[in-house]
Amino acid sequence: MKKMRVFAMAVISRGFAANTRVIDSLCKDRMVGDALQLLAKMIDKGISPDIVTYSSILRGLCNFGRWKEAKDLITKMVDHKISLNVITFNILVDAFCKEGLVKEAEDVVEIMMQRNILPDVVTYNTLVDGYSLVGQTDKARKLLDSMPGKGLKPSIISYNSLINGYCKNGKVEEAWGLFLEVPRKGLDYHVVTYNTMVQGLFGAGRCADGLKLFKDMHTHQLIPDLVTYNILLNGLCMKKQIDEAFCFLHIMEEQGVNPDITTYGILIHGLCKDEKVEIARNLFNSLPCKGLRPNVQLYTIIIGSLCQEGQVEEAKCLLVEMEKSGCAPNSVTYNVCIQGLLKRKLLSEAKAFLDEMCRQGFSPDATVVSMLLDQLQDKGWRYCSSESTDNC
DNA sequence: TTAGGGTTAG
Repeated sequence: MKKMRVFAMAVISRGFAANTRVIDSLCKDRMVGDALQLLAKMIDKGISPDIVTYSSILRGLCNFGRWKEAKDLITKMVDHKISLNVITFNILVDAFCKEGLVKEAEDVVEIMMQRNILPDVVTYNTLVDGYSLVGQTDKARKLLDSMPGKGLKPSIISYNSLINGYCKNGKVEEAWGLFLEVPRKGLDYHVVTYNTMVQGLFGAGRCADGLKLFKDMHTHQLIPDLVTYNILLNGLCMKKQIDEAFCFLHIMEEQGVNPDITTYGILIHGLCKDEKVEIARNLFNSLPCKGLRPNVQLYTIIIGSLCQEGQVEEAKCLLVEMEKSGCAPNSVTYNVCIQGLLKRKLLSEAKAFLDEMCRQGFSPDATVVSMLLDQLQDKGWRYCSSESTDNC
């Protein structure tokens, strides 16, 4: 990070034309604040930022939900007589769609058209994603179908977006129909198209169909990638087909696809769900040897499962280990642990975790609260206000 | 080598 700052300062002081590239890199490296400082310095030095510089920062701000600053930046662009182009508008359409604000995204498109900036394929694909996210798949389909009439040829990404939209909204048959349309429209399948459809089939519980489609990839000269295998492994694990999942783990390694932390997360989660916590724990312990560092989610899965197994001391040890490794437990970690303990009716242990959770500034979720109240009621306790003390 | 779109666990 320090090196990047030094480089950035060097660029500015020498007035290199590469400053926009630095700003873009800073935004992509989550250092939007530094990018903004750099922008201010550029202006001070008399270097006028162009539409590319502003767009880079705008995307950075939108990606991190810094809406107020994004709005201020647009005002600044207008003040500096920088005209927004289709890419800049698409950044805004994308930001609204990702937040599920499709009406606002539609308004942005309306403004674009009023300014004679025609929406392009990316605009439409983004909107298809947006409609899908809020469950408006019929609207997404209509939009896709309207593209040729507007002189735009839907790309494979357009199809991928709607296939994904259908799958995420439980409309696998519609997704399958669209999947079959791809070659008829003169488009080539992409590995993402297959990944999306395989995921959709597994998600709908159609494990055999998902597996069949996976095996069909080579007929289109497509090579399964890491995401393909992760989808496949997850589908199998959710169906408790753990042995088959491990077979595919070996196949992917043989094919030169290196499993990542997600792969092991899927397998560990699958093992825990199948009540094979000991094997899961061993696999978890082997991760550092594979050059992989467990993350919060992975710790949560293991510690939560240990709680559910009643192995409270081991869970506590792992919680300490987790913190020592620089991985701070979050509210999900505590909630999952408490849920596990309550499932085993370990009320006092659950209370200890709850106390610790509150000390850390987290709150129990609705499931934990409801489980707690049920178990307290079973014990003849009742919820009451702070004034009364009997059996409360 | 100046900015934009699609897929995976919890």
